[in-house]
Amino acid sequence: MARTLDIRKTPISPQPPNQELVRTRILDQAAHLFLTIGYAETTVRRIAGAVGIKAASLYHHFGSKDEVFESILTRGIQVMVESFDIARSTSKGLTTKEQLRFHIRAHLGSLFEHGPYTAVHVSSFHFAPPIVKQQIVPIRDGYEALWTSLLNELNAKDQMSMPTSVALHRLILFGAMNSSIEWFDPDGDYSLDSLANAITDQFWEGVSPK
Amino acid sequence: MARTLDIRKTPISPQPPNQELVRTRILDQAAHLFLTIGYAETTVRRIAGAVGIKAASLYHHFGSKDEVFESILTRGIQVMVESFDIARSTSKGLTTKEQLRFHIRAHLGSLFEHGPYTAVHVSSFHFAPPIVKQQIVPIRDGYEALWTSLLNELNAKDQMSMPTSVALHRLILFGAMNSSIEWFDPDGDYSLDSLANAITDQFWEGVSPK
DNA sequence: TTGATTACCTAACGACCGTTTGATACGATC
DNA sequence: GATCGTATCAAACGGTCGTTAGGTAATCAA
Repeated sequence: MARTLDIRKTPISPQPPNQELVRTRILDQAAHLFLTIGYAETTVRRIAGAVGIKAASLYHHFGSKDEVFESILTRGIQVMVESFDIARSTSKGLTTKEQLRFHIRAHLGSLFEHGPYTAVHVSSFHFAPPIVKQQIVPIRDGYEALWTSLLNELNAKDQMSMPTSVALHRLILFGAMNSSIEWFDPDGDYSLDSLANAITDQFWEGVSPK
Repeated sequence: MARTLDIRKTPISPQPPNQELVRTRILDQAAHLFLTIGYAETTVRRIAGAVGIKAASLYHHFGSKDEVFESILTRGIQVMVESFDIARSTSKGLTTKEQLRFHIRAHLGSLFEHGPYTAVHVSSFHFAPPIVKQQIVPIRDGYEALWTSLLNELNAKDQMSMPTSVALHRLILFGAMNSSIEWFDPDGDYSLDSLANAITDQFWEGVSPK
């Protein structure tokens, strides 16, 4: 009796790894389509076609198109949060400007270096179905809170000059960083490091003459 | 004989003003819908319903949904160009920073004070149908060229420090300004002048301590 | 061998899309 | 008064959408 209990093996992987693998492929292809042609033009049939299955089969892995979309948006934020945390710990003790540079580089890395998930967030969140938006907003707020606390901390050390409001400067910085998905080519001549440096310099010193 | 020629009156307004009036109402309502719910969700039936006519009647004034969309985008750029030109002439002779402030204020004015046309441009151009995009890009380039020449001129006077590239700084500034349609409320406590000042200060001096 | 589960399929559902057709009322023009 | 262009409409067209129903092999435990 004890024998049979010990020998049981399949409960270790109750589902074959195939399930999670197909799920990931669906999310990858869907994210690429959402980013390229937008939410409405990305049909369930096109997602399935890119994966190599039929539309009906997709419903074996996801309950709806919106569930796929929501999964992508959620993962997009996860990527940003993870990058932020790494930048936070690796830049600890550096100067204020260097800490900024690390975090700006991390945010840009989320947009261009870790799959299309975060970029979908920037390009397609605005017109997402209200039901999806409602689910994502709280998670998104969590990421923005990380930045707010970072800027508040740096500002409190009297090493920055944000007279008006930290929140406003954060929004301006986000606008500058996120808009890069409209024009920046990560495979072009200009490196992501260069872009991070340019945005950091602009945010830190502005364009006024010395 | 000469009498009858003089008396003719209707050729002065060969089309009743009703035509242009309905066209304008269609564009206004459509622009509002495009901005609120996006291109795909904005159906011809909804536009017509907002105007008070049926979908089929809309095709008496426009050839297609895309023609309506394209008209809105074109007008959005016209608004920006006109605002820019006014800022250009009224700020002539002022300091570099003041000239920047005037133009930034003008751009934000296009987004929030002259109907939804320009804002539609920012929110919905990215996923516009390729045929529409193709028509609009050259006109859009014209507006961006205005900014490029302005920044080049100010930079050449050695009154600015743009070591890397003027084009890059322009993109960063555009990102900061345009992203405001995601969060700025023109009817809120914070005025558009304040926003223009904040972006100008940020762009000019940055956040580094004095 | 049997029965259950997984992963896929074909086929179809109802809804809605942009657009077209053909008709109707209404002015202004000849 | 007949004619013509304008502005609107109801109705329908072919097409595509997200989604569901029902069936079929393959896998695997009992």
